[in-house]
Amino acid sequence: MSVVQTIRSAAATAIKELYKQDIPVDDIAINVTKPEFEGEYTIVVFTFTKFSRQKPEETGNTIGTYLAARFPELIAGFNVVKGFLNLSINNDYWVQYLQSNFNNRNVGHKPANGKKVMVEYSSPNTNKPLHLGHLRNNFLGYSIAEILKANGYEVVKANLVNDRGIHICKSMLAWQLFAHGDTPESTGIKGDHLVGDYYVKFETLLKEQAEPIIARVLENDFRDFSGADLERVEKLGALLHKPEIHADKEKSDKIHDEIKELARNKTEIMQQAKIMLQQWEAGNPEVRTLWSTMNGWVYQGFDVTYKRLGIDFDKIYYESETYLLGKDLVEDGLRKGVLFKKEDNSVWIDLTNDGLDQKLLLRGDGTSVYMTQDLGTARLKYDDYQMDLSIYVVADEQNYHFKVLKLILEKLQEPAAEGVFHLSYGMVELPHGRMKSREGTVVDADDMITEMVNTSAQHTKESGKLKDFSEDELQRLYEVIGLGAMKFFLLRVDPKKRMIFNPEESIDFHGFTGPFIQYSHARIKSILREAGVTDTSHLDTYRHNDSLLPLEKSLIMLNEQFGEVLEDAQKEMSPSVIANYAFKLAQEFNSFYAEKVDGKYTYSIVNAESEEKKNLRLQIITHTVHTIRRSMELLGIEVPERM
RNA sequence: GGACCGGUAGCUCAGCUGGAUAGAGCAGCUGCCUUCUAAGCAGCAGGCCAUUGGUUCGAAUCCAAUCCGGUUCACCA
Repeated sequence: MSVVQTIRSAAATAIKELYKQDIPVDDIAINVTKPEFEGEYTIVVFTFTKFSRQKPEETGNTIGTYLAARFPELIAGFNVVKGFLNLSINNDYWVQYLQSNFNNRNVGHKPANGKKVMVEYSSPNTNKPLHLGHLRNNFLGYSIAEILKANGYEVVKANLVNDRGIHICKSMLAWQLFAHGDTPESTGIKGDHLVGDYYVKFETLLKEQAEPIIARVLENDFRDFSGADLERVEKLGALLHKPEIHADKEKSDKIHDEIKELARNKTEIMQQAKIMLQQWEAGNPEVRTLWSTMNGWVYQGFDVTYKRLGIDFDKIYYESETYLLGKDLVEDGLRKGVLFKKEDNSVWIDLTNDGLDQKLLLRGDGTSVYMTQDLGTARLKYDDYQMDLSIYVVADEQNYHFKVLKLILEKLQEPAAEGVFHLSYGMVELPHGRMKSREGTVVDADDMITEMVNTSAQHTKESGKLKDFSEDELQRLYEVIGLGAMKFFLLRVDPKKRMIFNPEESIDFHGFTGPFIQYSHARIKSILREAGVTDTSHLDTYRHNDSLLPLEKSLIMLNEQFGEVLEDAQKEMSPSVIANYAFKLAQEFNSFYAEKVDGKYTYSIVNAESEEKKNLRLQIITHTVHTIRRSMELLGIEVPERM
């Protein structure tokens, strides 16, 4: 049990004995004592005055006296300031904690809880390479999976690849038209980038072809349209000429966008892409062959990137194999009366009682939509793994979708419903706004990695250390540091907040960063080497004749808090909790390391003032090195032995 | 318009299950490398915690309203 929990339960005992009150242990507020006061942890006693019927100070004193008398092995002393009961924890308690935990390489780990969880993340489209937004998704998913594992869950990491659809056909068509048979091998271009280049070509051509159509619409020439589209576009054209709309930029922009979308659909190239999609669905052998060939190139490219990022999966689902699922759920739903049909044979669910709208699940022609697929996939995943929890790492623009998905599953009484959890995260934006592929402002993942690795190489060279490293070792180190900087940058912020990335300023290597923590790790390792301590070395028991010095104590305390931090990170579903903690610990270690009085290190380890102190400090930094390493591993970040 | 998310130092963010004088990093300014790695340490400066009201012994934190920014409400995925 953690120290904080131990104090809580001791306080609960005190309150029960003193005031005959049963209060829930978690209702007892415990803070770390402010540095200006004596003590390590503080109980807030204001709330107890209700039943103590004493002033806060008296209440604090009464409880403090009781605790010191009843739990002397834990509480060495106390003082009361206003309604705050500051507790001094017995040095022996810290030392005992340290001695039984300092060499635990899996600090903070919870035993298996028998629960299974699936984390779906990454889920890329196979028509273009990964970009910065995907990186946040990948790092988050990987990290959450690791955090869940450390909290005792059995984890399945899943990737649902979006490998079919109109966007894939766009790349395929453009390749057919312009590539003259080019392949990754013939061009030397990474497969996902090659395919992405043709996607861009398609979009360029599409834009070219759409322009004259848009121009005609704006001049009230609707010859490109017929049927329902004609009606719609005529209406939009008329709206646009109304002065009140013309004056409202937001509204007129919206109308322009819709006209643009309608026009894009009428282009020749778009028509061809749609035909190709139909051919794909019909199983046309030529189209299918092209499809699997080009997807193969993309996968080769993705594999390289995933490998470099250290991202992996236990299970890969392909949308081409799941996109027809869900129809049987719809049949079930109709039978149960949860769903209903409209005149045109389309199938809907009415969510108006839940404050939402009606939602379409099958079109009039019987084809399914995104939601239908996701319902089917949810059932498939559950049939495959019967997990207790199913996490979807997906950007917050899909909040509504997942709310509806869970609700529909509940209404259909699917067993998968309960576990559905949308781990929603904010978009990564540029200083000028969202990344837009059509405007070429997308930050490519591979470019980004290369840049980070180059920067780390530059920093390393400037430091002038590591002259004895081989070229391979150096290259390996640059990767570890560059990726560490990038991963930490994207994980240190609360997932649900959107974040701004400024490519001009790039990512820092100083301060609250991955390299800072990696550096602290390397520093400790260096001391351990100097002291001749290895993983298997036996450290003598510290005979605690002297009291603990301030930073010795605070480092032990911080290390001891890791278990609670790990639980918090899981409860909050937020790796940033770990990132903040790891930084604080590294920072504390650096203060410990560097403190000097009159030119002498206060906490010298190799040249400590006594053998006992040397052993104590070696234990402290050994614990710290394990905690830092574990924290970073939970973020998917490696820590170097030297840097 | 409805729903959801955010607004804390010049910038990027912690703190938000109510607790002491609101914390970090970056940027700016001072110092510190003969001694376990200066990707570091110590310090200075920087705040009407969006606004207004409420609840409370106590509010950045909870409630209400307002303002600003974002996302979403497709027979797209």
